[in-house]
Amino acid sequence: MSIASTFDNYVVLSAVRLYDRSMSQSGANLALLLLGAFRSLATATTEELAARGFEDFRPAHEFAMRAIAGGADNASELGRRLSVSKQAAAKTIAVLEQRGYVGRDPDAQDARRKRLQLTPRGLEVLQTGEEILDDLRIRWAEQIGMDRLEMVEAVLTERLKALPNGFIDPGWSDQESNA
Amino acid sequence: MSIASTFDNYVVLSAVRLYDRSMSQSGANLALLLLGAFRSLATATTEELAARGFEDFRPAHEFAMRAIAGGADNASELGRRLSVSKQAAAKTIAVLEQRGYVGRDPDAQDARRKRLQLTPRGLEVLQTGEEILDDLRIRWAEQIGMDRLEMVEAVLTERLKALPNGFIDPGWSDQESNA
DNA sequence: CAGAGTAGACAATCTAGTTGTCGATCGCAA
DNA sequence: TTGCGATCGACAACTAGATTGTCTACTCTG
Repeated sequence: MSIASTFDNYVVLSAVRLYDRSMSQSGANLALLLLGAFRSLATATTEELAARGFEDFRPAHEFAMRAIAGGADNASELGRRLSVSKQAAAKTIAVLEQRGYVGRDPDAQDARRKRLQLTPRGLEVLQTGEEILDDLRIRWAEQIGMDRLEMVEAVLTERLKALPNGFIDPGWSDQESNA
Repeated sequence: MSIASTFDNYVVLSAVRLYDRSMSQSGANLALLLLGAFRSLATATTEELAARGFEDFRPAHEFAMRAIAGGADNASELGRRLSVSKQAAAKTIAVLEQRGYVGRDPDAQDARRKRLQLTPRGLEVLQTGEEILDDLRIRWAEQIGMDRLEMVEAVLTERLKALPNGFIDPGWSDQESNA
């Protein structure tokens, strides 16, 4: 799922409120907690990025940029890594390019491709976003304790690793359903 | 933000892969883990509901139905509970009504309102969804241990409770700028 | 009883996705 | 060498789930 789109649209509901209603034992509550926690990070990061001058940078962009920085240097590959269609990836790239975060040059080796690379501003926003997220994590740790935070991370990592190859593996979306 | 829309669009990226790349200490990884975990629950639930005959029932609907069952008996109130605009809530209601999950009758006390109530089928889908989510939670517990799962829930609950606005701590960016 | 506020309808727009199609290009195999 | 299948990116039409703004009908309060 592309991380971006629905980022800001996710209903966080009031996980806390549900919890107080003695629903802590329910699977629904667990889902709400996870979503609320994620959203709190995503929203805070997006707002803080905006405050630091990156006005139009949305969570989806963050993930796309991260994938590009991680080596996805063309639209099709980006789509695969984000588990979205290459068309969706191309749209995201178009926005990022227009806003000055990535550049696109013809590929000398393969005339079909256009090679993506981060602009200086793209690098800057990525680093800033990382900083903000790291700060947020530290704030979590200050409140709940670093040991417990690390346990949460360990548990979630363990759990995600156990999922049938599909959720966490970027290649899970049927490779190029429409090539 | 409505829970629904972007549900299935969220890029899960590869939280695990990032973790393996020794990013476990990063805030970005934490966000990815939370999102991935949520999404695994949401997707599995939606798929299982579809398999049990509720084909067109999306995660957003689940949250809306839950809120309606919890007492949101008109569109404006539903919007407030879901933290979306009343227009968005009204659209969701229209879908739910059309698919037979909720009914709408004029309110005898207030002629502006239309009172929402769950249909038998609506109740059924809600109960089924709850069942599925509870099962998924039990499976988590089987894998990672109930004690650790409960700790994760406690930590997230604690963290979310600390967010005054629902999930955004207004103070955090101020402290940032001072630091 | 006037005015402020709320409920819901309607419309236009936005974002982030989807599928399907297409021409250009690449790469492999006969 | 050709020639066919797969891939890349572009374009178009569509969907879902949100947004803001405007409007009328109605309720509540002073």
